[in-house]
Amino acid sequence: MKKINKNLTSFADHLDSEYGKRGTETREKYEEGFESFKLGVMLQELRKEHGMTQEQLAEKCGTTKTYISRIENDASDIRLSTLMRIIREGFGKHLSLSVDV
Amino acid sequence: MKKINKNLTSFADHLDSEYGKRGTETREKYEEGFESFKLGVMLQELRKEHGMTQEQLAEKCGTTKTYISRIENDASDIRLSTLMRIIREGFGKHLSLSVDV
DNA sequence: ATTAATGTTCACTAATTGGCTAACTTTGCA
DNA sequence: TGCAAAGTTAGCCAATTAGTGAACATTAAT
Repeated sequence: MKKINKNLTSFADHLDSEYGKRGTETREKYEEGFESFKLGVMLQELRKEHGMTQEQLAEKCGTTKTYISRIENDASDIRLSTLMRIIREGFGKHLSLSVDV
Repeated sequence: MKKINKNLTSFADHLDSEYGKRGTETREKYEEGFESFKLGVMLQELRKEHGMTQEQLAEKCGTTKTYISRIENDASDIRLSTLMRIIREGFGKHLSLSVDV
């Protein structure tokens, strides 16, 4: 449950591998927590998959390495538009939102 | 392309039905726009599927109908944590984030 | 061990969200 | 038509994000 799959792109997949499927104890413990905490992990994985430094990513999406670091690490909240911008400008990808039951 | 499928839960699905598949002209036009605009549509659909008024939803997730209206309509940005809270507290569901290529 | 690159923390500011209340408008229906 | 429910808009305010530079810490490599 702690091994990180390098090819994860889905946040749900990430959660599954990190906390187990929904319904399990550790997973539900997570669900109650502050969810965007692990967003930083997803962003960091994505960044590393693209072989970028924080500074390179920051430059691509018009911010600073300071800010990227804050998002990757701490529990700083983030605006949806900012998250989308980072993924679009930084990685040339597209953030999808979906609602699970 | 304008007909709304009542059972949509995925934002990507919503975009597909509303704008066509990615790569088509109308869809790409959308992709360049301010993406969270259509988030309001998704939330409104979700709310109506659940047969709730804005006020009922607001009460469930600890805010006001004023705020729900703002999100459903205008281009007001939203914090990720707030969006997750609305979906979790309001609908008992779970927001998934994923990154498309 | 030194050095350079990378990443983190600190302090501050401007801009924006989210909460709140009240007033206004639209919709639905008897 | 008239009334009530539902939704929208307008201000205001506190709390938070996002942007910035500088200082500090960590890592990697030789």
